[in-house]
Amino acid sequence: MFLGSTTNTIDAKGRVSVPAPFRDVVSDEAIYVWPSVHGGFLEGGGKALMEALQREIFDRVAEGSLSPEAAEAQQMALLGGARRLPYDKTGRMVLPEEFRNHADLGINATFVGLGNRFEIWEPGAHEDRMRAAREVSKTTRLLGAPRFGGSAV
Amino acid sequence: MFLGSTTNTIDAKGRVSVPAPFRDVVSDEAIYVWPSVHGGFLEGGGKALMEALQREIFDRVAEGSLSPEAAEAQQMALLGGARRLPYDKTGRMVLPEEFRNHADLGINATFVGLGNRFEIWEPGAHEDRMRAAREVSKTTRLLGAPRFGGSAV
DNA sequence: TAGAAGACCATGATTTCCCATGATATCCCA
DNA sequence: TGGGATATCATGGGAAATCATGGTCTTCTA
Repeated sequence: MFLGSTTNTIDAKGRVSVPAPFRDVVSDEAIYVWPSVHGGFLEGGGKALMEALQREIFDRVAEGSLSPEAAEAQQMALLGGARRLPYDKTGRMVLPEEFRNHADLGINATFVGLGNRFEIWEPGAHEDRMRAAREVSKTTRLLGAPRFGGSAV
Repeated sequence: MFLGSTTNTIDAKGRVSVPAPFRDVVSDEAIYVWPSVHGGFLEGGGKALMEALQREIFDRVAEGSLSPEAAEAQQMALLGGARRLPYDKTGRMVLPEEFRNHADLGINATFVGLGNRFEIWEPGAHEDRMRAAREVSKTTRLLGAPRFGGSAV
C-alpha cells in the first residue's frame, strides 16, 4: 500500500529516486505513471493497478455502465498517456520531460501515497492542495479520529 | 503491454522505427497492422492479438451472438486489410503506401499504446484525438480516481 | 536488366547501467 | 538508555549500451 508523502530531487538527467517504501509495494522493478486528466499532476501505481484499471474499463462496458466510445476515450487517455518507468538498482527512474511539464515540476517532486495508487506533485502545488483537502476533511470524522481534545490537524 | 505515445519519422523509403518498448511486447520479429474502420488511423498488435481476434469471431459465431454474415464481414475488414509487417535488425519496418494514405501520414507517425493493441496516427490528428479523449475521461472515474484536483488545472 | 524490396553497416544522440559519496536512519550491545 | 557500528537511502558523475535514423549493398521479381 502506498503511504505517506516524500519530496525528492530531480537531477539534470531527469532522474528521481522512487521513495523506498513505494518500491517495496510494486512487484516488478518499475512503476506506471501517467499525466492526470484531473489536473496538473501525475498519477501512478504498480503493474497491478494498471491491470485493474484495464479490467474495470472492460467490465463496465460489459455490464453497460460505460459506452464503448467512452471506454475507448478512457483507454486512449490512460494507456496512451501512461508509461512504464523502470527504476535502477539504486531505486531511481527517469521522469520524461512531457511528464515534468504536465506537472510543472522543477527540481523537486513530491510523491503522495494514496493506497492502491499515488500521485506526483510539484511541492508548492501539493501544499495548496493539501490545505484544501484538510478543509474538506474537517467535516468528516472517521472511525478512530479524535472526538475531543487537541486541535485536530 | 503496449503503453505510451511515441512519434517517429518516416523516411523516403517509407520506413519507420517501431518503438523499442513495443518490440519487446511482440514475440516474432513483426507486428500486424490494418487500416481502422473507425477512422483515419491504423490499428495493430502482435501475433497474439491477431489470434485472439480470430478466436473471438469464431467463438461468438459458435455461441450465436454473431451471425455468420457479420463474422465474414469482420474477417474481411480485419484480416483482409491487415498485413504482417516484419521489422529488421534495427527495429524498422516499411509502412505500405496504402496505409500511409489511409492515416494521412507525412514524415511522422505517432505510435499509441493501448494495452493489448496499439494505433498509429498522424501526429496532429493524434493530438486532437488525445485532447478529446482526456475531456471525456474526466467524467469517468475509475478505481478511486481523484475527486478534486489541484490548483493548477 | 531495371526497379523495387529487403538485409546489412555506420553514426550521433540519448538512455541506461554501474560505482562512489555523504547523510540519515536503524540496530545492537554494554 | 546511550552511543557507536552498520545498513539503508538519496544523489552525483562517468562509462557503456541502446535507439532512431541515414546510407549502401544485395537479392528477388517483373
